[in-house]
Amino acid sequence: MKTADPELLRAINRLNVLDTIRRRGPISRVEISERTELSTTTVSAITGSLLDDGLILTRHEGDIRNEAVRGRPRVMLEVNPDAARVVGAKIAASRMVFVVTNFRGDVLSTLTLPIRIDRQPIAVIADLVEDGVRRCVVDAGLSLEDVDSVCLGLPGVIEHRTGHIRSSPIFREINIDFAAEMSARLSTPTIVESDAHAITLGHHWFGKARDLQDMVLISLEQTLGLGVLHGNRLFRGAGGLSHNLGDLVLGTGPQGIVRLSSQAGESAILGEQQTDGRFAEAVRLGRGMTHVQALIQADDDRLIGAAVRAGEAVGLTIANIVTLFAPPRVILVGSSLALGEPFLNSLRDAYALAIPPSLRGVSELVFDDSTDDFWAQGAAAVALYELYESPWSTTGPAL
Amino acid sequence: MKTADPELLRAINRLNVLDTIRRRGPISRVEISERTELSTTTVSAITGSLLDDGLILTRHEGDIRNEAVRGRPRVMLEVNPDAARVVGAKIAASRMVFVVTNFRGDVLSTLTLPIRIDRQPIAVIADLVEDGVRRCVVDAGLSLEDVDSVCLGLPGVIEHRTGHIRSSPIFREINIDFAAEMSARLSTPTIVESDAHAITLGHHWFGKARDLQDMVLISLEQTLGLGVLHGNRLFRGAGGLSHNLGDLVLGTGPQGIVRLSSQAGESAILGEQQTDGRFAEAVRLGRGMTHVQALIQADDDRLIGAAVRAGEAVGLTIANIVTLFAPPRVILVGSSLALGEPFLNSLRDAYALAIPPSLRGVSELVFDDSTDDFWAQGAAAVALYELYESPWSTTGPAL
DNA sequence: CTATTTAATTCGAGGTGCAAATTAAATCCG
DNA sequence: CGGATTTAATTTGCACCTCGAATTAAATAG
Repeated sequence: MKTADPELLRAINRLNVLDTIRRRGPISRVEISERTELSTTTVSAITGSLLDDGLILTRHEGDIRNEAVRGRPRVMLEVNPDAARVVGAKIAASRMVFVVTNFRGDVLSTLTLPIRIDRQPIAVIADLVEDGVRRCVVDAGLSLEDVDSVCLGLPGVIEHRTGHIRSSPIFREINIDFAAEMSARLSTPTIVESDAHAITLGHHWFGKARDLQDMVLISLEQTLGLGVLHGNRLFRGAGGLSHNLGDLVLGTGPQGIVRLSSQAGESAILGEQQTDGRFAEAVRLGRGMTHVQALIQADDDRLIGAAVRAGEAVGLTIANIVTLFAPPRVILVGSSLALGEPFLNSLRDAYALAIPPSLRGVSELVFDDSTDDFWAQGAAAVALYELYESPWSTTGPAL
Repeated sequence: MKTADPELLRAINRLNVLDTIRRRGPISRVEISERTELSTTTVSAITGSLLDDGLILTRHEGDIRNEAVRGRPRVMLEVNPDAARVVGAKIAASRMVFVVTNFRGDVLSTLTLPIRIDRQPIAVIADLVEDGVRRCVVDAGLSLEDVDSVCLGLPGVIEHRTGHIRSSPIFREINIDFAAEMSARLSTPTIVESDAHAITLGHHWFGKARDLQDMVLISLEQTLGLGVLHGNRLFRGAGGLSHNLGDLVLGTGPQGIVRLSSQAGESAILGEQQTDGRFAEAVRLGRGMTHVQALIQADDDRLIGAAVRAGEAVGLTIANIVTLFAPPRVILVGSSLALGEPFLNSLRDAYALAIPPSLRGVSELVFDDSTDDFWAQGAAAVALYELYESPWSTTGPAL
């Protein structure tokens, strides 16, 4: 257990203040004091240091209160967008998406590389990622030296603390210290994180869970991932592992163990159509899901069946997750949502059937069809969060 | 988010020191300083205040180091057993077990009431519990005024923070504020907690998880419960709910949703034999499981079948839980362990089959056949934990 | 009986948050 | 137009926390 000293206090309260400034847009010191329950004295001290460090800015307008109030006007504070820049990336089997954002999380540039990196040697993947980061940074009119941190979100089981990849569908190798590898190549601190965790934090920062302290996110992509937000923090299992939902067992069938991935994984659904040449080509290019969408709308029975089965499996799984975590909201994201109504309806039905009566109504299901950019932005949020937490100033006296 | 002030610091470090004294038995200040990474100055201050409050004692012997060391001898510190007394209880459908413990968690007296309270009106149950607490306290040679806190562990979904019972197999009513009811009756602060959580904390305090910061416990009783220890703290889901594993869905069968409780719940197994009169009587008295044990050893095929099915279902579920939490250890407790080899073997086999390869070996399964006393002792640990956390002294200066 | 060694406490410095007093910057109104 | 009023933000003074260095306490070695 980490020992508690006065500086820890400051760190906690500082993060708290900075986060409320970020969340509540331009906000005055008095209001920060009310929200955080810190005294105005302390808020003044902290905001003063944040101003000194250039992390926030003052603005002498924008007070929304009833116009023409008496008294000294409030000075509004907001995050300084230019205090830092980070790169966030989503690395998937068939594409990589990069974004550069400022300190506020605003996207400065994006870059999508529709490349299949599936099972390439690690050196090749690292080359491509490095290239993507560099190009996206240049697109933003910046140089790598201007970038404070990079976060790569990728599917699989990732040990956040060390940056080790325990298993991932896009790597042949196992137990790779990808974070170290990329940090060296980019000569910039690089974080490796599960893509599901990244988008979970993204939703908490500027998505569909901004208002919540607890929630669960389920990502339905090539890999089925889980992100749990608990008390405003990512729940990273014991040892900082991420969760791989696809490994969950749904039951036993005639062929033995039935795992979720075999019912609802991208390949399980797409596999239904491997015979079709044009289709196989689309899959190879990572367009499988959009292609499937078209086929489903054309009433392809086999595919609709697969979608329904997948929806049922996911619905049951969500019910189980809700049974365990009882979150107020469950957010579903990922390419499989493109399967459309057959999938979503059977998912909803299965969920409604499987959720225990005592928990009926505690969790709301939210479907989120954000683009890949948002995933990358979530990765950026992971990088930003660590910057927000890190001590900036020399911790010296306020002068 | 709670605002951080200097007193919070003290509270954290104080708890930290007190806990290492409790865990590491008689221990010197220097050693505490090493373990907690607090300076000897701070340790001295804190232990001084703990001594003033009478929570710990000094002992001028017991230094295990190489005999005949030079220098001033270390003064050993240990928890003062008599600093407080608490009552812990396990309330089950067919019996209630009470223990009175001292501040160290040592059992001073126990009381078992083999009463079936299943579905009695709340007033009746409250009467019985009150009676049991009072009698057990008297047995310990104490009076209720000597008791600082009571914790009742019972099956079901309990909201720890408020003491509300959301659902429990032993209550007809729902959403009861049982904690308030019992606090009033006993005029002693009373905590209501899920029995699974209680024994989880018990194992962390003085059981099979003393050495771990993270672990998962699965309780197989009338109700199937879950306890998750995460970073030395009980993980209480969003909103402080406890987990009801029995509601987990295993899959869909011909009759629709198949829940774990229908495969592995006590009644699911015992139900196999409801026709037998003597057996039904045993079940009614809460001796079902021991009776079953005898029958299984006599090669009762129907029951062995039920045990095997239950073991499979539990094994799969554990694999899923491990997939989600990846704890270093899983502890299994509860009356169903009495089913013996047919159950345990099929459980182990199913687990081995269902655990994803990437997680093979991360979790060790531990079977714990502690008596009901230990459950009650776990409830006492919950009560003690809150006492340990609470500010004792007037928080004033050290004088 | 003194030197040495190790444990524990005391002392002073530096950090932190808070309440009360003070200063700053606007509006109100005679 | 200028003092009274009102509200925001900072300054001041104090209590608390932790820590390193110096000091005191309590044993052994010789």
